[in-house]
Amino acid sequence: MQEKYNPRVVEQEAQRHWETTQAFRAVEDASRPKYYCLSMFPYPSGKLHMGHVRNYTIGDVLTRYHRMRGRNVMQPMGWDAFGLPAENAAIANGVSPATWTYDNIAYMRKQLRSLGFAIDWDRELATCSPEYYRWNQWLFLRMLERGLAYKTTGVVNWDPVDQTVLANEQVIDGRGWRTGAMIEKREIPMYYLRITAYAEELLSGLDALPGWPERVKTMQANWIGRSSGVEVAFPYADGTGVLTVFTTRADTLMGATYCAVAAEHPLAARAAAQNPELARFVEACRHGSVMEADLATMEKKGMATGFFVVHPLSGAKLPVWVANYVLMGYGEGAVMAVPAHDERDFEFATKYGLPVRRVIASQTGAYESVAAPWQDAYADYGVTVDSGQFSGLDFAQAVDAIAAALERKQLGRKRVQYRLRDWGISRQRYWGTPIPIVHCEACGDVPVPDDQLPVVLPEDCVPDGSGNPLAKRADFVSVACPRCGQLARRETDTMDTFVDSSWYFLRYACPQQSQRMVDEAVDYWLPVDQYIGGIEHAILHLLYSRFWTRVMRDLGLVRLDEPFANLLTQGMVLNEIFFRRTDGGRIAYFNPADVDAQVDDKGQRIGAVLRADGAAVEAGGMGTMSKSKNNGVDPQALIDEYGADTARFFMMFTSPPEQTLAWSDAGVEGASRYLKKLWAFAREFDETMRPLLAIEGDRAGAAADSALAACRREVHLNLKQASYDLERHQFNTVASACMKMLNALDRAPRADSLARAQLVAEGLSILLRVQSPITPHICHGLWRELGYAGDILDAGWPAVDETALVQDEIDLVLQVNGKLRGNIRVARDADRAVIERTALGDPGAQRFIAGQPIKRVVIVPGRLVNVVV
RNA sequence: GCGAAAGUGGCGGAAUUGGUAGACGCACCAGACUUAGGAUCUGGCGCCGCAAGGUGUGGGGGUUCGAGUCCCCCCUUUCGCACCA
Repeated sequence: MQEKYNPRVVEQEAQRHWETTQAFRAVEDASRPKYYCLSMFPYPSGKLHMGHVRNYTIGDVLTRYHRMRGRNVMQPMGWDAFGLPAENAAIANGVSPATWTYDNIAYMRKQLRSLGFAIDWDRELATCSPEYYRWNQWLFLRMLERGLAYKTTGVVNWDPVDQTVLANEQVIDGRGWRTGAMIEKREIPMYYLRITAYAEELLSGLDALPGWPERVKTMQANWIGRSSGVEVAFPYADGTGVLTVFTTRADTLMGATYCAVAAEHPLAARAAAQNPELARFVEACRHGSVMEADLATMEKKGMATGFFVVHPLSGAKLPVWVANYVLMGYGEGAVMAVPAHDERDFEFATKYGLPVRRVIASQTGAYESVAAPWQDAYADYGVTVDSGQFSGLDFAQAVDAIAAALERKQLGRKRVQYRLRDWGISRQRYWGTPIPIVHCEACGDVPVPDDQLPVVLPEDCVPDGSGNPLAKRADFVSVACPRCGQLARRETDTMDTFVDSSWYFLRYACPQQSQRMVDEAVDYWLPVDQYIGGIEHAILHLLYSRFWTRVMRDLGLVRLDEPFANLLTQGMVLNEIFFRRTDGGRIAYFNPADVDAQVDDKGQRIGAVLRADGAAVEAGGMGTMSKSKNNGVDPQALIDEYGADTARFFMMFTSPPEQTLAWSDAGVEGASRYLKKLWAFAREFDETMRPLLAIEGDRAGAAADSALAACRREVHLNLKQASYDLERHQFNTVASACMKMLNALDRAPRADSLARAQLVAEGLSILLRVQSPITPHICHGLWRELGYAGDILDAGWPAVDETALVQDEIDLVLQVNGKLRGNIRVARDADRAVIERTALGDPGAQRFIAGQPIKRVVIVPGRLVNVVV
């Protein structure tokens, strides 16, 4: 056995062993319960970052733990390999996105392997391979056939200089990121997926996900945004049509004093045609900021259209205004305005002198006919007043009565409205799944027949930032129409990369399947038992995946509703931020690795200096590791210096998985120190105690010695705690339980007895197994070195020996009036009378009882005694 | 503004059902060994206090023999949504 712990040697040996034994190959086995553990697959950006290390370590701990528990585990890995950064890299470096991507994958795969994850690499997939994305195309065509995919126009950011469409993140302050040109909004044809058809199911399905964080479910529910209300038609006063609005407050209909439409509403356009001033206003609204956060604080502006509508119930003539606070994208793009009971309408009406009519009172009889002007809108629910035949009703009654009255006149009905929009998947980009459509002069938009799939993306393009590279490729664009054979033009848009990630977890069940999108293996492996990823995917990726799975279900491809049974959202990795303000008012950031902290003799931070010049820097607190703050730590440097096990141990020990993790060099040192200590202890056992085991001995030895029994109890207590904590995903205390076990074994009486050797042999076998999910390499190595039987992977999870936990005598906490006054030692089975007598006789207690009458003695068995005086 | 989560030593964080608050680790202090140590080992370490003791889980109240944990009010922070009709 090596004298010193050498992670490099230990880790290479373990990894080689796992590879030669194909230790992590997952094979369907109906006789065993399966455990499918999945961490969100990485985008191959170049190299791993700390977030990856944390993400995959969490998944690996769970995978290895459940394997030891006897589950048939599967942990796959793949690459979310399409996307914009590959094109940006191509523009910057002149290499093709394909080359860049495949190079990155090769490097990151090596990094992942060096971390020793129990991954079945036979199942690896990359979404940019035709074998994968052909099924994106295939399913898209199925959706098209069923009306779940459709084409309509959508608005995009257009860079007039580069003649290209930009993603939102490429638009900075309204200008193109490369050209600095003012971005225009353009309407172009795009394909959409009808996720709204599943809105209700995606919402109600959340109730069937007890293993998801409440926070994520709430975010999804808000995103879907179901609201039930009433659709109300306001006939035009000139009889040429109706203005339809949606309201959740139909009870306030009698208080409507005007209607307002969005600038993009057809009625606004119609009015603007005859009114140049209005046309200018509408145009100004269009050019205004589209940032939603800006909209919320924007001043309310509007202009009368000159149009009037008729109130559907009262018959009153109401003016129609164009207002910037009405969104075209929600409901009908038009609202009925009730200034008395809606804050936005109130603000608008007050500004433009529109009438306010109050029709809701807080409760029956409380309403007073207070004369205008009112100071505020009353937006709460209440009782209808001054509403003619609808007066005196509560909210539900009023909505029912008004909806019924509208329905009789055929001017309205109850309806459910969702905030969720259909999913636009067209991207005017090169590095993505080609949309399998051919545009033919004669036949129109023709789907590519299944037997011509996949539509292969040429991999040798090098985008230069202008236009769409695919459109410049005659060999890609020019194609015979599948229907009539005439020369036609292939669609050059590609799919949103969220399509790729919406079903990769299904494909892992059968990555080699070349005939079908998925096969029966899905029935075995799915749903994913544990999904792990960042909270940033709480909405889009997870919602799209739930939608896509249901579409596949309805096509008969899979038999499940929800793809992810349990979800763990890991916290972000933070590091300190240090900076200096330069003369120009700029801020220069310094990497924490180059900064020394200064502390006082209590260990409190009093300042920080840059090592290079010894001068002070300002501390900016903790923030997520990022390039802009210059506070990133490269995991590779960590692995190279300390090894994968130290990195893994630190990550698990420092914070519970869902919380943010604060990076700390000292913390890494601590983890490393512990592993060294473990190695040294094991070596000492190997050399001095293990030889004793060869001698036939009395197994009861450890139990007979009370100090050794206490030590053994400590080990089993910590085993119990660690098992409990693994089930609830609190890995930091699992790591600390391991440290406590080592401390306990280390403190066991030093006599070189057989009994002690037996105790340590058992203790180490438990410790190594408990710790092996976290630090698999060192545990594998020590397991072998110490001569335990077989592969630790197959050793099984240790069982708690309940008899080891039993004590003959127990310590009880002694309280007087609820305050700690000492401890008493009593027999395990002492009855109340004995405990009470012992407690009252305790000198520590007597000092505080001091002759006062005893009111009561509370005894909590096995825990404490509280004497109340 | 709405919604959710969280506030515990100098720091990361423990405390399973109300039952010894601060486990484990980091930092810090003292000591040992050492040519040296940023190695290793031993001890200490919430705050006030020489001590006895007091006090302490964001603040205030309550329930209880007993509250970090349960109830009410308030404050702060983080995250999400944000003119959604």
